Amino acid sequence: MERTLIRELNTCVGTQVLIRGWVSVRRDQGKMVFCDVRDRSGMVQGIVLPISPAIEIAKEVTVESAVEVVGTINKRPEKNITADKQNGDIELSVESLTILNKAQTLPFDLDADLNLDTLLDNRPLMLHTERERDIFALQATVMQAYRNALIKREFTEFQAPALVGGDAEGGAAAFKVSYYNEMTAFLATSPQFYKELMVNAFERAFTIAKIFRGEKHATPRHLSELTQMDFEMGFIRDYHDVTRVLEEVVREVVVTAGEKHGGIFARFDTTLPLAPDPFPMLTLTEAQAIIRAEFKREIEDTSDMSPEDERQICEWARREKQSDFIFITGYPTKKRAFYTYEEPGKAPFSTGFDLLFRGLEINSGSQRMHDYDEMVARMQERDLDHEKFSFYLQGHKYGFPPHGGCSTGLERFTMKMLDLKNIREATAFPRDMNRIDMRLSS
RNA sequence: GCGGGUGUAGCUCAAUUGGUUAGAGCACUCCCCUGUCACGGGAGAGGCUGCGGGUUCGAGUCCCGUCACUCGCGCCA
Repeated sequence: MERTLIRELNTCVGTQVLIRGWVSVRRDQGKMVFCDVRDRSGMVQGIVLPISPAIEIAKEVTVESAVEVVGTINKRPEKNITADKQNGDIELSVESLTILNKAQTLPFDLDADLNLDTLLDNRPLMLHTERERDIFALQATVMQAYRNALIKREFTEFQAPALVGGDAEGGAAAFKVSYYNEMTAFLATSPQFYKELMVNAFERAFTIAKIFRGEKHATPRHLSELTQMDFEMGFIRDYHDVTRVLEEVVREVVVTAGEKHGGIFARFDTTLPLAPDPFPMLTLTEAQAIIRAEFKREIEDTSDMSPEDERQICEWARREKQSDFIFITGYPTKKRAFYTYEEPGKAPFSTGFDLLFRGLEINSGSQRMHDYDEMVARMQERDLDHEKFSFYLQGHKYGFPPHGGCSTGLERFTMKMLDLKNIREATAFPRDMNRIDMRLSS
């Protein structure tokens, strides 16, 4: 007998079907047993009557066990129809119940309000819940929509290496790895250089890459291992060519998420993000002037946005511009990565920009330096030995067009889409200072 | 790395100015229940109060140390 998916059952009234799934709830009435079964497509109520051959098994099956059920689909008696549930007008009269894998007693109710630490310690079990499925189904859609939006614009996807010989951004945040012949390698903190180099092949390139940052911070928005959606494009006129593409891509992601997962947002007590055309864009100076005026407070650091600045300017953008997204530009060059191009005639300001989403920086980008001599001079200013970057500098030597790009943190994006309070909720198996699944080993 | 908060049953939380046998809901075990849908009703079991030290007649409660979690800052996606 062929398996029927639960979402198809409403077309099967009066016929015998076979389904496979997990037991979501069991309600033992003494003689008869109700048993909700769930598969990837939905949920249905099973009823096991005292005369059913399956009654003994129905009495012993546990919640979250994997089962195979054979039974007949019946219309429910009028008084037992529940309009607010999927398949609320039908039920499966169980004739045979096979336990494929009996679940042990759960350590807690799956619908309980858990502390984050407990949730993460029990992630393999928690993935049984609708909430977890919602989060990671949405995350899959974000990735897919991002990818599709770039492919449509003739970007070519490539794979960046995760093992690198040096720490790209020059910070102290890279994890060391022992390599062959006593060499030291690092886990990549960014695909940046490789992405730029691919511009010389494809003009437009992107990668969805795992990156690793060994900074010992414990915050709700940092991970030691994260996923970066990075694109880079050549022959740009200025960095606005980059922000324009990013904005379009983000808008397409939001629209796709709304089409595919419209119901999710209410379950997370939020709404589909407001992504108007165009996104508001302010310079750092303008943004901080607004914060001073609107929130009546002084700004300590005028060379960068503090987390409080980010939250408040986003609050303002939502209220005044009906947007959950806002670009901030005009950061001083000295605050940005060494390859950031300075805005012509506007020193000390750079072409760097950040995209903020619901109070958090989710994307950072800029136009990059493409001229060899200028790049070498910049490295000298920053006490970097350009000899050590000769592989990267082949791009500057051999035809880098004016180019720029940016990178979006997938987990941060997912987190803010659903208004989650901690980025680790938006990461299936997060890595942080103390969490690296030691319990996978014996 | 710095600063704040928290740590009590499997889970989520109570416990008066330090006071007698540390409680509840859910989960668990047993009993009852043919229309439930977070089913319901009855009974029961379950604790080195994170760990180590100190003050006190007496510590879940106060002090010191330590570990973990969590939030804020620095930094960043």
